[in-house]
Amino acid sequence: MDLRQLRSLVALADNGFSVTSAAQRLHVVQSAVSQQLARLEEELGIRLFLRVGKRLTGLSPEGERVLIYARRALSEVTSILDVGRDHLLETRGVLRIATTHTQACCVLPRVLTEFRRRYPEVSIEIHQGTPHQLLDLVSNGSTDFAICTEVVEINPSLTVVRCYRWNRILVVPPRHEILNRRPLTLELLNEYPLVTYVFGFSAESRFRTSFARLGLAPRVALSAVDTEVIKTYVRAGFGVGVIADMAFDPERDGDLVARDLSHLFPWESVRLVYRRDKFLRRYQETFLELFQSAEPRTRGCLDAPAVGDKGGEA
Amino acid sequence: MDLRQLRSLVALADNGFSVTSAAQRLHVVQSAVSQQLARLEEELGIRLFLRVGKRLTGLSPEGERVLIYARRALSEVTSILDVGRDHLLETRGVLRIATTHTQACCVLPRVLTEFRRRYPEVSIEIHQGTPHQLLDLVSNGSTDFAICTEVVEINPSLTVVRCYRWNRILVVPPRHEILNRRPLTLELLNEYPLVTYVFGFSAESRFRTSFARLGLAPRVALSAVDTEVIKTYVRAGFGVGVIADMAFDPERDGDLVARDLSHLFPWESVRLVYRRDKFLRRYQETFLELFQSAEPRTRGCLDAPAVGDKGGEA
DNA sequence: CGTTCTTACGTGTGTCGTAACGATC
DNA sequence: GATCGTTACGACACACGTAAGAACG
Repeated sequence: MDLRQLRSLVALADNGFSVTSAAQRLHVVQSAVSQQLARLEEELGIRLFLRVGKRLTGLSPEGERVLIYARRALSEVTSILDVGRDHLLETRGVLRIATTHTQACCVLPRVLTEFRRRYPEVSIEIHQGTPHQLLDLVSNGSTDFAICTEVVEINPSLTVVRCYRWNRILVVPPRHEILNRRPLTLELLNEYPLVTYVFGFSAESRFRTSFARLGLAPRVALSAVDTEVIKTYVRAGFGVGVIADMAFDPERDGDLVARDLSHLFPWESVRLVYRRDKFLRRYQETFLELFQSAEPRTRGCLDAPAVGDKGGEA
Repeated sequence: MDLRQLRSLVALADNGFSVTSAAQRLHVVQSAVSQQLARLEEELGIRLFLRVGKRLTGLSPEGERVLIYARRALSEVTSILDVGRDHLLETRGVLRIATTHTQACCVLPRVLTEFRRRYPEVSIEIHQGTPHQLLDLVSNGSTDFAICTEVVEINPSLTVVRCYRWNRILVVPPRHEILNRRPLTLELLNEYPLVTYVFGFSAESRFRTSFARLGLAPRVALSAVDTEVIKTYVRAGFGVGVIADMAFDPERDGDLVARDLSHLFPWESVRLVYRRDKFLRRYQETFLELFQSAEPRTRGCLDAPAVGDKGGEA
């Protein structure tokens, strides 16, 4: 068996089972990939692919298994190559980050600015997906780091590092009636239509639980994955916005007023996830350190408390 | 990079850094291995090996890392090949078991007899080592299963299955004075010189702890790794023997008398350990099931209690 | 009829084996 | 001088690429 065969298999699976696309990605002609795949099937003595006529459409059960092992094997090989590249002080490479939340975009820019200053030749890729997809990407080796607020499943081959904590803030247009009413409680919030994150993104379940504990059921007038969308609808008067504290930028959001809500909701932790067994190149370790020591952007609301308690291990 | 290079590297490390031996194991001539290794170093751009003159003596720090990844990569490749072999209903193969204890030899024979009946063409290899070595062998992929009584470190990539439980028994020559004294307590045991397992093998620490809890310090006159050795010295009058219950064979040990001690010491569990991520061939799964459902040989002492509580997951 | 995959065939790279050389004990 | 590792060279195998053929929409 040959690594080329495994690369062909993985490329095929990653390109919708199009031999042509796989070949392009591998920088070889179609027939080469076709031959490799045929040879792999022949050597293993298994039908790996589902076919409709000559077209490949998917994997047989055995093919699925083989794909998993092939991905891992190639991942190990990548680690080996990385050991070499790193030792040669090669400063070129790719840093791949997968993240769900616009929230992470509040911190990442500053981290990546510093990162770019140190490693200007490393190209940065940012992938997106649902929390579950993120962990898959990391497990696959399709990305180096995932940034999650909620860790759905605990895969033992993944390292999870708790980084900075965050909580929610209230954002409303200036002179909104709620600003005159005190104290700021869940009951008070419950009187207004809310604009906040969609379920699944952000720890939305805990958001609802906080209300439910008081027997309240918040009216969510509109929800979105993107904080900017939420702000837009708050400006348009759809309701009062509940967003992550670090997503509020006093400069760009000067037309909104923010109020701390950390006394009403539990604190959330942003987690950096990566594969325990993968070799980390120097610049990847640098990113890890930079992100771990990162503080979210200075919190937008003046009454927000100091946020300590960062960077525990999981 | 090529799998041949990785195979050469691993074979080299597994054969005392003798290129000649590595080549023999790989069934190629020395020069071929030499070339592969040189090519690997060249491609990675790293000095992987420590050399004394032309002789290879060990690995550089980078080499050590590469070796780890290479082992894992090859292990994944093995899984792929196994998927093929298994699907073809190929009944030939190797079952590799690593174990510390003579204790396991009490159960393994029966399990392996049944196993051999079902898969007569599978050749069985039994390796030995210290508990720590066993886990290394499994992690390396050098063995398929390890049988341990004490799991020292918890490697997340290993699956640990609790199998049958065991405890100690007392073995003495017939008409030994201790047989007339009741009740059988730690204090009583403490009066006699003991013959038992060496520390590290068997959960010897718990053995000592049981005494220590009563402020007692047993006099161990002689200790050994092998139960047969212990019995020999018990016969020779060195002291009273404390061995694992399943290590007593009423037929072969008819010249000794056994008494249950499970009321004096905590129960121990035998654990079967294997790599979570490795593909298990059909016959390997069969072994797993056979061993899990295995009972130790009918306990040798009549007053031993029924032993339930087998086969929990860890 | 274009797209996609397979099959056939020629070319070149690379790997193995034989063998000579160099080094070390 | 015997053993072990490296280097040189020839033979063979194999993977890629070009190109022609087959199936599908």
